[in-house]
Amino acid sequence: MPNEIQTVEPRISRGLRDLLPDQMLARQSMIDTIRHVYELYGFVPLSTPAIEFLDVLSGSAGQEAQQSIFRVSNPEEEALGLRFDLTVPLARVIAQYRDLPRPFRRYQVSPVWRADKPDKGRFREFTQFDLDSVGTETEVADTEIMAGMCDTLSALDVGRYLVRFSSRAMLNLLLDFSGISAKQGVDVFRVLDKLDKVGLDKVSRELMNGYKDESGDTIRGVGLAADQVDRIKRFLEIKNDNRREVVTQLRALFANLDHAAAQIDTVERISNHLYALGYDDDRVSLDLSIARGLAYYTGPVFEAILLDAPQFGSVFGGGRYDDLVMRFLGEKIPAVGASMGVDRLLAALAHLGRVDSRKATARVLITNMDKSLTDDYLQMTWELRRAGIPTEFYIGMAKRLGKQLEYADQYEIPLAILCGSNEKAKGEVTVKNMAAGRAKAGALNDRSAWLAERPGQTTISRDKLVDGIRELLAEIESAPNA
RNA sequence: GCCGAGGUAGCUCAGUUGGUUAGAGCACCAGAUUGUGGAUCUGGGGGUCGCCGGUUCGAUCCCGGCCCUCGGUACCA
Repeated sequence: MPNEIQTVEPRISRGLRDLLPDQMLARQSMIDTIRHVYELYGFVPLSTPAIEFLDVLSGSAGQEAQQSIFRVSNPEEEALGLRFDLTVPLARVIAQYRDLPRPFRRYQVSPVWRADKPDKGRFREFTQFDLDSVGTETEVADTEIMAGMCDTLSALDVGRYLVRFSSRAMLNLLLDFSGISAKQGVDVFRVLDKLDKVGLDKVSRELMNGYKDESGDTIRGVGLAADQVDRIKRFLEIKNDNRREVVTQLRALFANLDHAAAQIDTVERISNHLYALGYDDDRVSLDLSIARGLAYYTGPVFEAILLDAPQFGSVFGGGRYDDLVMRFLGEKIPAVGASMGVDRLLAALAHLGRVDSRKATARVLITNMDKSLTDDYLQMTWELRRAGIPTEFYIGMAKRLGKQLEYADQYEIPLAILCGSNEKAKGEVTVKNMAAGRAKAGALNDRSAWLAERPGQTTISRDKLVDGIRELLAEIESAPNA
């Protein structure tokens, strides 16, 4: 006998995972909700290959970014890699298809890959949902992206949330104000991005000489002088629930800087558009501590957090990146967009109990009680399907009815149809409400009594199959907890 | 990357002061029940005891190296 067969251990590489049907159903329903919002906004879908040329991917990224690109080989031995975000491929598409009408407003939901060390909630393959407007400088585009983030989070019923925004222009003014070079600025932004996590004290020490943390690790400092850090602190101290107030304080702080007024005007216009549309201070705040680590942002930057699940961090982030397409075209094409971490948001939704947890798509299982009645079963199955009721006919090997009902139970299919020679003779079918039986089963220890009761079982006329099933399903769906 | 803990069945873990045949619960399969699903009982399948080497008459156990996992920390375009 086949004891000697060489088997392969079923496994997947680290940082990757399977999404089983119940997870996929929850994810798809979330994505459908989001897609609905963006299509309402008039965004169009885009798909690009997982694999891109390495030079297409890596030009915009820093060197540590290049390390986390998954390399891919092909028979031609070209230098290829898996995309690590959806923004770079978008820039490539814009540069490659010159006749695409602009502004090009697209959404894309796709997996991306990063060869980082996996961690809790961090995978090497994960899905992003991006939306971007390419080819327009107007701050209405920025406004629209932020409003879209709000509407998405509202539609997902995540509870209270906050979209925080700032602008790279404000941070650049801060560099001028503090006498920091643009080169050092990149490090400064990276450190400021940690403000939420580690606090002002550690951030200011890291901006100066660095320190040793609890684990004995050395945090290298950026090397700023004390008065420079002082000026950064004055900037960060501008905190207010009211966006108008933040703008006023910004104007005061940067009163002596050239071009400051025009830059602040842009931020103010976005804020005012949002006020006008009803996106008030309770869910959109002008928060100057938002830096976003990403180097390619050039204007407004924004991110969203869930106030009822803050431990999940930023679930949605983005900004304006006017120079990204330039690498491909040599021509400046302004763009603004946001990217949502599908997995992170889904985890947060699960934490908040806001995901619908279904295991099956079928609402009805037709059991196979009598092989000679197969054609009747198929007839019923397609009758229900053609009426739009998701229906499954039991095609497994188990002959015992108990096994078939157990199958319905395992997949949480709410209704099972039983039709043997008895029912057929009477022109009826027996329908079991699986949840009703399940509720009774918990209380009963005596199997025979439970069997005799036949809980949740009703009879409907074969002629009225579709109507009868519709009625029962409507009952189940309106029940408080089915 | 750094610090710490760990790796025994599909999952969660027990165990062996080094000794013949390595266990439990859950899950899975079959039956009690050939037309009734989360209960109960009976039986069953499933293990390179992470990998390689060393010590030993003998190693899942002791020693060394490696790999991997988990917690903390750093990084994260």
